[in-house]
Amino acid sequence: MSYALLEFKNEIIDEILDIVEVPEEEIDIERPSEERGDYALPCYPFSPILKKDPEEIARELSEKIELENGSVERSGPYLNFNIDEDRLSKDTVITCLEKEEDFGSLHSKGEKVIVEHTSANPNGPLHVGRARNPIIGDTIARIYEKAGYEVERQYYINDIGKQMAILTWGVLNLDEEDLPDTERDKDDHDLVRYYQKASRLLEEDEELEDEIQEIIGAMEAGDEKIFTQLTENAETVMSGITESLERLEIPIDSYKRESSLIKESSVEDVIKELWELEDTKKEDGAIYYEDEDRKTFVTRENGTNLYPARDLAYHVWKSKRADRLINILGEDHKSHGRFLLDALEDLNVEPLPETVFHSFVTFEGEEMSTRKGSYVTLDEFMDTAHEHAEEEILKRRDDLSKTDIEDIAEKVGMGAVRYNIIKVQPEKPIDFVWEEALNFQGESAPFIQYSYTRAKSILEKWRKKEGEDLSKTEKLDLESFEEGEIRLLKKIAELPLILRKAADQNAPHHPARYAHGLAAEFNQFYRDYPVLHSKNQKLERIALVKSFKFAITSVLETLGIKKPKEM
RNA sequence: GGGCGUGUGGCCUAGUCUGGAUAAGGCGACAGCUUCCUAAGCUGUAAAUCGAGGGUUCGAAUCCCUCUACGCCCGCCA
Repeated sequence: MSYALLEFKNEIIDEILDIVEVPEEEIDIERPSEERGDYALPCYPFSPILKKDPEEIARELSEKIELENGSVERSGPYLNFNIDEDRLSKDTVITCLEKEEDFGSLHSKGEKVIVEHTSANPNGPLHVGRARNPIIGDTIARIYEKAGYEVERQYYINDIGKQMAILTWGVLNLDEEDLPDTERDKDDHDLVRYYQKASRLLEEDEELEDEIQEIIGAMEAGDEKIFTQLTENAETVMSGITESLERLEIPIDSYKRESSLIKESSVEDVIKELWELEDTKKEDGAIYYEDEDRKTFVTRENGTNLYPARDLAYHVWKSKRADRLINILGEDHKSHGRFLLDALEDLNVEPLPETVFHSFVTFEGEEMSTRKGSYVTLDEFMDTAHEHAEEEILKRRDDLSKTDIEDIAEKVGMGAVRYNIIKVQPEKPIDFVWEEALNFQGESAPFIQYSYTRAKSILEKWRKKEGEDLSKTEKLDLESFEEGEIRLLKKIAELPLILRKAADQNAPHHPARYAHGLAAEFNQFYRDYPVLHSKNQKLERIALVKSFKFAITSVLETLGIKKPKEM
């Protein structure tokens, strides 16, 4: 069973190609506003090709097109297509019941994609600003899974380099007594105090710079003790970071340590290869790559290597392990991204990475910075969201056990955190405001989760009463749904289109927006069409509610938002 | 100064890549809806010269140019 809307579109394109001689890429079938139809086609673009009036073309097409799955209507120079609603209804319900929460998934591409995200310096806890990266990355990973790819989520651990040297200097030289109390009993919150204090000292005392450089030099020279200390600190902070990510349902499949690239000497190798290129030059012993009169240094004067070199080596390594590479980076890495692309292309590396850049998150108008300690941590955001969810539950329910409340509050709270970040397209800046982030109405995860629990509740009541699940769809009349029901079915049927668009554009906000629309559509159905009290349509509506439940489950999975059992 | 990105009702955003027929949603405001499957819901009203100006086009929020506000980058940091 396949997807009705996708099939219909293909049918329209095939028909048009049969009638007029236009290149396929000129056939731009769009989704118009609802009143006009399911698909529309302006005929203007054909006018210069066929040397005819667009209205004339539309007329000709509308007369000759023969559609099996729907109808066409001409409106001036436009063609509006309407899918056969009975057919759409039946196909959609049957496909949903068959594919269950897999509904919306596309055919396997047989390709592997590595999604690299977060890769934050392990020098402290994630703050809300940095949390945008894993949330975007993980959602894109989930989108690619639905779009038929094999996906590996990778975290690149910057466990060496200056920031880590600063942290390590702090751990080696500072007394815990001189540090402020830790905000929470968690490894990343514990160690960030050393990093922050060391950073402050470094700003005041230039001689410290030499000590830090010494640490870097020793590490690259193979000093086991320093190396161990550095990577151990990274490891410690990482355990705190991954703990936070796990709470948000963000798993990491594999880690690549920056330090391992040094050990495997692949950094050295890539610098050698780079040196062969025309655009690679030397200045005072330091090697740089030049593109469009911009220099990117890959080694220091003293011979130690720099982040661009290591990142190059990392991408060479990655490129051998996947068919596509997706990177999620903050907008401050844009010029680095361009360097990376140019240099990798020059080195004939394939595949080249596709990068999603995201703008920063400010906190009530102010910049967030780990170094300065001015931020709302992700942990704090999650805790507050959980507490807020708990309050909201207590406002409406007094019949739930403590464990149930805990469980629901966690799912609602974490859903709210993810949705709040993902609903905005990555390139747009976000200003984090508590009041908005904790709004659980309208465009929010709880709104979507609520519609899910409504559907679930209906299905459970029905099962309890009838003692059986819906089994024989053949006996159902799936071709006589009413207007509001069809609207819901059309919305459900849209899911595969949305997932395809999201994957094509690396745009994780699309499924987020869609989820809200789907939930809203169900809420209207819920108001207008009694299910359990229906006289003649009960089984059909049960099937429809069930279809919705699978579709919304599929989107929630894509967004990494859990389903509370009730709300 | 140069490069990149963003600017859409009071507020937050979708639509911009791939130009198309009355600019879509949420928050807030106002007016309503609970003898009936959970009101974290639903209905309705008011509110937008799509940052400004010019251009291309049969047609521009969408493409091009200029300007403007804001953010990011312009390190032998990452």
